[in-house]
Amino acid sequence: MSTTPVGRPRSESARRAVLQAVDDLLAEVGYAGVTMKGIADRAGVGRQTVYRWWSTTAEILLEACVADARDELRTVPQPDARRDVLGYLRLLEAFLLHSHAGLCYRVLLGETQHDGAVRELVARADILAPSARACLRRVGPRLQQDLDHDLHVAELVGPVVYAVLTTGGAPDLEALTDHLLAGWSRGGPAGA
Amino acid sequence: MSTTPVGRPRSESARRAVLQAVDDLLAEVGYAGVTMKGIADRAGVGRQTVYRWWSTTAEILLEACVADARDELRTVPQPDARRDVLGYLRLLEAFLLHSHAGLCYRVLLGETQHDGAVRELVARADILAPSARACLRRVGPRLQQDLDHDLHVAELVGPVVYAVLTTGGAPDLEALTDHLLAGWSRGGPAGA
Amino acid sequence: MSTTPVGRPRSESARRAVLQAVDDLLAEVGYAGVTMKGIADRAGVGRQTVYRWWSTTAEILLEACVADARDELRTVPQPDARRDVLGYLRLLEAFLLHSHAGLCYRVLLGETQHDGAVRELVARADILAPSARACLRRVGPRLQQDLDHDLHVAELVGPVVYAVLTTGGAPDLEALTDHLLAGWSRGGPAGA
Amino acid sequence: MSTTPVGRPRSESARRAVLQAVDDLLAEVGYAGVTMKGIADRAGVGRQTVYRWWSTTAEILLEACVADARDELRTVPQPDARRDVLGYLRLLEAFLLHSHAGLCYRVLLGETQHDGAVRELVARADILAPSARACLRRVGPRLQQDLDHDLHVAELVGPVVYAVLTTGGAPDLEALTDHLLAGWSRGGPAGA
DNA sequence: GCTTAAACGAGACGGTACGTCATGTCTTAAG
DNA sequence: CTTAAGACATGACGTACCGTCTCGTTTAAGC
Repeated sequence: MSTTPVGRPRSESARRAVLQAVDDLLAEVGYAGVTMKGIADRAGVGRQTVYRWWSTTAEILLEACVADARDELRTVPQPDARRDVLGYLRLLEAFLLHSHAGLCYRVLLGETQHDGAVRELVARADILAPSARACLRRVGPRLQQDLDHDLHVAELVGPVVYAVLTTGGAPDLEALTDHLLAGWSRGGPAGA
Repeated sequence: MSTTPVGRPRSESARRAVLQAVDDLLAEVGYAGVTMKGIADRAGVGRQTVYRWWSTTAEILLEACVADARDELRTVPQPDARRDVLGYLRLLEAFLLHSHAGLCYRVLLGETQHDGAVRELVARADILAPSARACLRRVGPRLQQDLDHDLHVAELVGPVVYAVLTTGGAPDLEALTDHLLAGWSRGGPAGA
Repeated sequence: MSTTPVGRPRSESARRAVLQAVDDLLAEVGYAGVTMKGIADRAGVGRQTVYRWWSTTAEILLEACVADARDELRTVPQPDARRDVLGYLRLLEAFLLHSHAGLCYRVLLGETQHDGAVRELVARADILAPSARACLRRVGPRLQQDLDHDLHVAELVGPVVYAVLTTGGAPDLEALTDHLLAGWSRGGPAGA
Repeated sequence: MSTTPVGRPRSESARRAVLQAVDDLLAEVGYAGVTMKGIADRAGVGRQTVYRWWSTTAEILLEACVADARDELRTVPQPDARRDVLGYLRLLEAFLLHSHAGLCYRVLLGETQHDGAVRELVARADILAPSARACLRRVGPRLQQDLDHDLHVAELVGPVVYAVLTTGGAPDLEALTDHLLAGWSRGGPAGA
């Protein structure tokens, strides 16, 4: 029951040229250069062609980086919980600070704050959480805990993200790992 | 030895009108409406007057919200560490989710990601950290720990900020408080 | 071997709207209203569209009036030299004082005095001289003289132009005609 | 019965500085630089001071050049009519083409075409006519004619002014002189 | 092989914000 | 009461990007 497409098929080369162009522009001239017109010109593509397949620069950025992001955040299981968490945090730090896809992610997270459409888009893409959940699923059992929840994701990822967003640098990941594992290993409240 | 200013003095009413205008515009028409032209028109002020005192919309936003932010994040000491931390986290959540100044902060944090000048500006203003440090200075002694460091600030603030930025909602603050205090109360590494 | 133009073709309606607008503005609100912005708004045309095809208001004015000017200054041969010259001078007076295109010409001649680019433009368009030369070519043979020179053009046209530019009125054209023909009919120097 | 002036008297040095500034600006950066603000800054004078004594740049220009113009166009009587007229035309050409005051005059004449206020101002100042009339009053009697009329002024001055305004150069003054004197020496109509 | 139909590049279109500049008015303190 | 300084509201300047439109030209699929 699939409708057979009629007319000239979509050009794969144009699609790739656009995604490449947005990546290059972001790296070379910064976000100010990421413009529908700029992307089209850089890609050697008609403006209408860009608008035909994407509505906003955010959509293009997302498509350009989301696959790379998944790859770069893929962790391998480690023999003990500490090394597992620490390994993930180091991967996350590298992603946010030095990766091309990480730069895209930060820019998109920024755009999210003043554009509801982008918020929906980025939320659906869910870039960081899956990798964090994978790590937590491995670590949880070894702490006799179930750690696969939004709160745990936020605790694991939040401090690094916050530090990178505000100061442009990452915190002491070893100490962070210790605090996290200590906090998770006993569930009771701690008073003064 | 102060140089006596010469010429017509700066108009305080124009300054206030601009700060009010940027606030109103952000709330009413969103960030897209926060435009140098839009601000000037809304404030009933010449465009040149805006440019004379501020270079970018980010600078105006910052000046418009920074004082409010400090006030809204001022905490009162609590009798025990748990209530102190929990109180601060609730204040932070309210600030980020429902406050006018918090909206400004999120927008500025977003802009920070693709504009180096804004990054410098926002970093210097240092909006969240002071309040977090005040909380940590009170809690630390009760845990026989020194908690006044960048890492602790990131651990305290990061999860909430991350959750708000990505999902638009806050995590379970009570559980977060317990995890934080547990993580901080014993400094040694925790293995599997 | 002509290169086929690519892309959307120029809009003839926009072109006409601009030329009409500049004409209307000059007549209705005076030269102060002849503004790139004003023209664009009046023509219901984007500002960029005006700049795409004309660089200055002077260019638009010139294009708006040059064709009309040629038409309005077209003379018909007269049976004798006196009537021919007088007819031309009356046409010239009417053109300068009452015609729409003549108003354009005077404004352009004014602009010429403090703008080198306009000078070049107006000089190339050569609005008055052709009609004057046509008259002189007809009159010359009847005076057994060759009158088709820059000096003769200046003598024919200059007094009227000068009077209109300075006083806003024209001199006695009949007497002027007599003086001109008398001056031209004998070539020798006249002493006191 | 003279009213004694009260308060600080007008500064003569400020007046001279303004007139000098407008002259310099016209010569150095062209008419585009002749601006109320530019004049004030160049003269080292408050903007309000300029507005207090002059309403427009045209008024300042006029005051700056009118006295010089009169001086530069002052002729000395010559023994015969031809030398008298030719001398005057040469003076006029030099004034229009090479004199500072002549540049002012041309600019003002230009402004006149699209500004009624300037027209009135320049007409009242009557810069060229007096010198032309002086020449005509000397020449007339030697031709047994009365030549002191607006038409004669236009015939004498118009061709040179027209040539300078349109082409930026002057015509053959000797031939022009001959034609003028021939045209004036017999008053009757000349037919083909 | 011809027709149909959609995608393609190019680029003009009407808008609008940008940051700069000159306008003419005003508000100071100094003389 | 004039002066220099300079802030003020206004509005045109020329540039850039927006998203839409109108061209002539591919590029397949289906008749």
